[in-house]
Amino acid sequence: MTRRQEIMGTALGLMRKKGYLNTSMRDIASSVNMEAASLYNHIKGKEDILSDTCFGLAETLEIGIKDVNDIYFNSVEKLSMAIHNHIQALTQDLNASHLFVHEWRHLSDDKRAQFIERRDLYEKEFRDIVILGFEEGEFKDVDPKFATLTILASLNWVGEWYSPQGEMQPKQIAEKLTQFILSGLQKN
Amino acid sequence: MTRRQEIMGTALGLMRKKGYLNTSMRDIASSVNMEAASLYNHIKGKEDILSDTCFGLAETLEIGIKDVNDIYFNSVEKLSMAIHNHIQALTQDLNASHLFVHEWRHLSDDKRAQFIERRDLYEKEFRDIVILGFEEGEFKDVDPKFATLTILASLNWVGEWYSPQGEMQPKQIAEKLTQFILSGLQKN
DNA sequence: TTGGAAAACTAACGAGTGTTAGTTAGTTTT
DNA sequence: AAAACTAACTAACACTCGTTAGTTTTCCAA
Repeated sequence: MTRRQEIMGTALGLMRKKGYLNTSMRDIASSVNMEAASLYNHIKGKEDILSDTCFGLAETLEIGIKDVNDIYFNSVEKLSMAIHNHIQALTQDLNASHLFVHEWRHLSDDKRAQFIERRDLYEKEFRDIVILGFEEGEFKDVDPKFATLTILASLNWVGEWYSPQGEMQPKQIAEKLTQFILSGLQKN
Repeated sequence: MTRRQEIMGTALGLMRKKGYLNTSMRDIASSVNMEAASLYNHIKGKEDILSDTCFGLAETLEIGIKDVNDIYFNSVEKLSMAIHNHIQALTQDLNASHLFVHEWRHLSDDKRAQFIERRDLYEKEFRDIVILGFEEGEFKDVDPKFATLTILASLNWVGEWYSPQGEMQPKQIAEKLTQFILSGLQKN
């Protein structure tokens, strides 16, 4: 593991626990036993940590949804795999997920604009699956935008309560979520 | 409207837009055309804004769930009204909701502990409705904790995209959410 | 009209912020 | 052996932060 990766990993942990703005370069430095100024031999600045993480996870998610569309044609299968990939990506690194879901707001103006654009695009891919499901006659006639936002809310919130030490593992979480989203809570 | 309310309202707006930590007392002051120090004639300090808001909304939600249990006995009706009340409370003041959902982490240690306790209690009330639904034979045999967290995720995320100027109004949102949660996305 | 509280002001404190400059020891490459 | 590179350091800059103390202004009830 390079020193840069070590710094990044430590920083992400601190930022998840205390928040991005509340984590100072000096906090990060002392957690890896160096001075704040020395960090700049490895990273360009504080925002690097945030933007590299946000865009890194964005790319992972984009690849995930691309794979879905490459492999499946049926809407139910697509949605299922999309959920699995999304949960897999988020639970892979909970610290990174926190930045991705919550702290992207603090990106600089231009980076934030880029991020929102890619996020909207990803949402659109998800929405297209919902629309496809309706066109196939598989899904109810719901408002696709509304449904997509509700689904993604459930998925993104997993990062708030999931623990690798807990009972449920990412795969099971994804399965249960898929089932919940598809068939709901009620018996009949 | 008292000066205090004016300050509070303005502060909440800024904090939703820029984040709690990123909003300085000087920002707030200049938005109400005074100096930062003058704010202290009306509020005790910055954390007052956060804690008053968080605990205020917590109380509203607690009353909401209490009413549900006072009025209904059937799990489906209970869940429906609980969702309605929750959405009503959140959409009432989007700025306050943002602090409640996202910024409570920055409460001081003791206040944060109190907040988490009340939050967990509220979650438990929700969970009990899900459990009741299963005991009544109305709901599927889902993991109640999992289901509750997923439901609340959907509800809380509404604050991220709801706009009073948009097409959907709180009542409709609550209805659609109820339907979505109860019967899911799939047709059969 | 006036006394006094309410609400604004100025000035400052002490701590903390991200970042840059300049330096140094140790290692690698030429 | 000389040059270049890596990664750490100290010191400092130029701010911003929440908050307090002390002072002045505003405004309303008596």
